[in-house]
Amino acid sequence: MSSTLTIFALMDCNNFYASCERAFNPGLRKRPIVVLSNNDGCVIARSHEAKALGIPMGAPAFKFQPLFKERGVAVFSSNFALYGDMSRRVMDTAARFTPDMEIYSIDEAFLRLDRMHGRPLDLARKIRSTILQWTGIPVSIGIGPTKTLAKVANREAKKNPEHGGTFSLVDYPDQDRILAGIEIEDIWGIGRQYGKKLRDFGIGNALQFSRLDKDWVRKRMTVNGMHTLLELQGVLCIPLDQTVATPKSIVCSRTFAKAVTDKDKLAELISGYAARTGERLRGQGCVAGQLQVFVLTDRFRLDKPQYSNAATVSLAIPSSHTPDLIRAARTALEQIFKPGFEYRKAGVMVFGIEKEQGRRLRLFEPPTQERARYKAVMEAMDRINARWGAMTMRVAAEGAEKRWVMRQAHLSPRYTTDWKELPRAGH
DNA sequence: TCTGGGGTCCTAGGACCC
DNA sequence: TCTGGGGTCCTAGGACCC
Repeated sequence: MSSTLTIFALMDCNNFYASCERAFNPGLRKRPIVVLSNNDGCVIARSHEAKALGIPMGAPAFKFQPLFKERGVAVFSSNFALYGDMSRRVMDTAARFTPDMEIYSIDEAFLRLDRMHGRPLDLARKIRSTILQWTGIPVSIGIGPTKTLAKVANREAKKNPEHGGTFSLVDYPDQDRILAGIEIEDIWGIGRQYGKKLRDFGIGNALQFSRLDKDWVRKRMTVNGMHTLLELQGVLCIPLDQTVATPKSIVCSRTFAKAVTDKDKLAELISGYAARTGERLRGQGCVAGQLQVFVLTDRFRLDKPQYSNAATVSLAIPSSHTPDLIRAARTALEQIFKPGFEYRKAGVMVFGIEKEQGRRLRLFEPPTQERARYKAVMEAMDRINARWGAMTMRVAAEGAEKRWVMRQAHLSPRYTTDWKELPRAGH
């Protein structure tokens, strides 16, 4: 008999970005695949076969170029339009099985199964096979009485293929054995730093951690660490969160393919990032109160002069209007730009975000009519960009050059989001 | 030549106030 | 002039996640 009140499932997509590329290209089955970051800089996703070749996560692409060639690794630039769309399909499919779902990241969701009919493990198997059939994306599902234990179960499901992609810790006879097989830094909520610290105390796996004293853990790892501990003991501390919160901050930043020294060029790039944050704010129906600009030189080139700085400006009125954001960004850049440095990365961050609807009006706001006209212009721009591809329409300050700072040598087509690039059936 | 991008939360300590 | 207690707000830094 189990006294479990809650049953969580953690569903995540196996090697998600690599699986997305493979889903539209059956010729890639069994072939090693890697997906590269912006600028094709480093490896951010690997198929099972690529992992087996010893290609680590975050590996600089240039170092592994020879191996890619020698072993016939299929290399892709990241294609977030495709991954975002595939994510939505996977989540929509999962959502058919339970109303209690929290989308946790682009490739992960927590589901509560205790209000559903049938054995949780049977349900998980059904979810898994349906997603595979409908989207072509393989997922793994772990089941446990808390989110943290569902994560543990998910790891077990992945580790041993004989589980067939699903595993349940609920009513499992030997939970200790499973916990003992989880390295300390593989526990959800324990990263490299705490992992090292705990190992210094002789705590090397989840079973040992789960037996620690609650106050001892709290003192050294804050209340979060204590929650992780309790959750491993089966005590629910981290509930399913289905609220759609407005984000606290939105960032758009890039590392450049080649260094930028020119202030005007930098201002153009920054303006583009400000415009992107504006689009995302409007997509959320939000406005931001403050905007920060940051610039950095190449942190790997210690032989060159280093400089990094950030400046924050308050917007006169919380806004999502691109020209407002660009103006603020240019003001902030003025405050921190220093000539003579080779800039390698820059970004724009907005915060003080609130819903536009129901926002408390400030003194000295421009007349509603004028605001409405601004808004109409932005909406038209967003519609055009949604239809014809991002960046089709831009404000002049963003510059005319086409994404010259981005290197994307291995981009796959936008199969699902652009009708011109739909895969052809048959030949 | 070549090393990503985008988030959240917690705590300690200082400033300031009564 | 010095001392004490208690509270709030803000920021920087550090940890984590995908």
